[in-house]
Amino acid sequence: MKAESENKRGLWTAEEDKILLDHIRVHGRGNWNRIARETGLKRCGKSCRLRWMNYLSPNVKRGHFSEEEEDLIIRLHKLLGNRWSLIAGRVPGRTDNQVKNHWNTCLSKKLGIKKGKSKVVGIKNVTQSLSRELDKKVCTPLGSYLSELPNKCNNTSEAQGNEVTKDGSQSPPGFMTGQREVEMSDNYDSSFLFSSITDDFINPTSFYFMEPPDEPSVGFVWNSGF
DNA sequence: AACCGTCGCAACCGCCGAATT
DNA sequence: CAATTCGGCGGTTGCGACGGT
Repeated sequence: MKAESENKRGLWTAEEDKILLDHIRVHGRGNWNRIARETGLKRCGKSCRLRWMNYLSPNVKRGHFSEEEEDLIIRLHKLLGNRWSLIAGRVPGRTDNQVKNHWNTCLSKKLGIKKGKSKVVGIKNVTQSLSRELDKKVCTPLGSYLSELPNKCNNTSEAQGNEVTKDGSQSPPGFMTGQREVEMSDNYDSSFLFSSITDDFINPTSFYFMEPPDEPSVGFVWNSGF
C-alpha cells in the first residue's frame, strides 16, 4: 500500500487534464488505478475517474441548468429521493455531482426542503427486467421531457453508451442492474409512485420495504409474493 | 481598500457491492 | 471461500468568487 500522502490533492491543473485526456483517448477508460500509474499523475485512480466523469468526459454538459432540467430534476427527486446517479442518468449531459450540487445549492432552497430526512430501511435485488420497467413506468408520467430523450439517456450508468472501455469496446446502452436501494424522501406525495407501479412487472422475489421518515412504524411492501 | 459572510462548485472521504485473485 | 482490488455512490468539505458593509 502506497501512502495516500504521495497523491496530489486539490484542483486539477490544465496540464493534468491534458495528460489524463490524452491517455484515455489512446487507451480508453477503465482500471483507473492503472491509468493513474501509467500517466504518472500524482493522483489516485479514484480522483482520475472523478475528474473524467465530472469534467473531462465529452458527454458532460456545462453551464446553467435550464428550467426544463430543473423541473425534471425536481420531479425525479420526488420519485427517487437522493439517488443522484439515477437522476443524473435521466438528465442528458449532467453528472450526479452536478445534479447533487445544484439541488443542494439552489433547488432545495427554492422548494424549501430541509436536508437529511430521507432514509432507507431495506434493500433488495432489482432484476434487469424490473429495472427496465421501473425506468419506463417511473419516467412515463413525467410528460414530454423523457419521451423526447434519446434511448441512450436512459442508461443509468455514466458511460451513456458511446465511450470506449478498456477493452476497446463500447459500452452498450441499457440499464443498470444489480442492487438498488429505493427510498422515499419526506414531503413527497407517494401516491403517484405507488399508483404508477403495478404488480405486473414486479419480480416476485423482489420487494421493497420503505419507511417514511415521519412515520417510523409504517412500512410498505411491494408485491412481496408471499 | 479591507474585511466578512455567502454561494456555488470541484474534489475528497467513507462506505458498499461486484469482480478478481 | 476468503482476501483483495476496483468502480461507483452519496455525503461532506474546502476554496475561490462575489457582493455587501
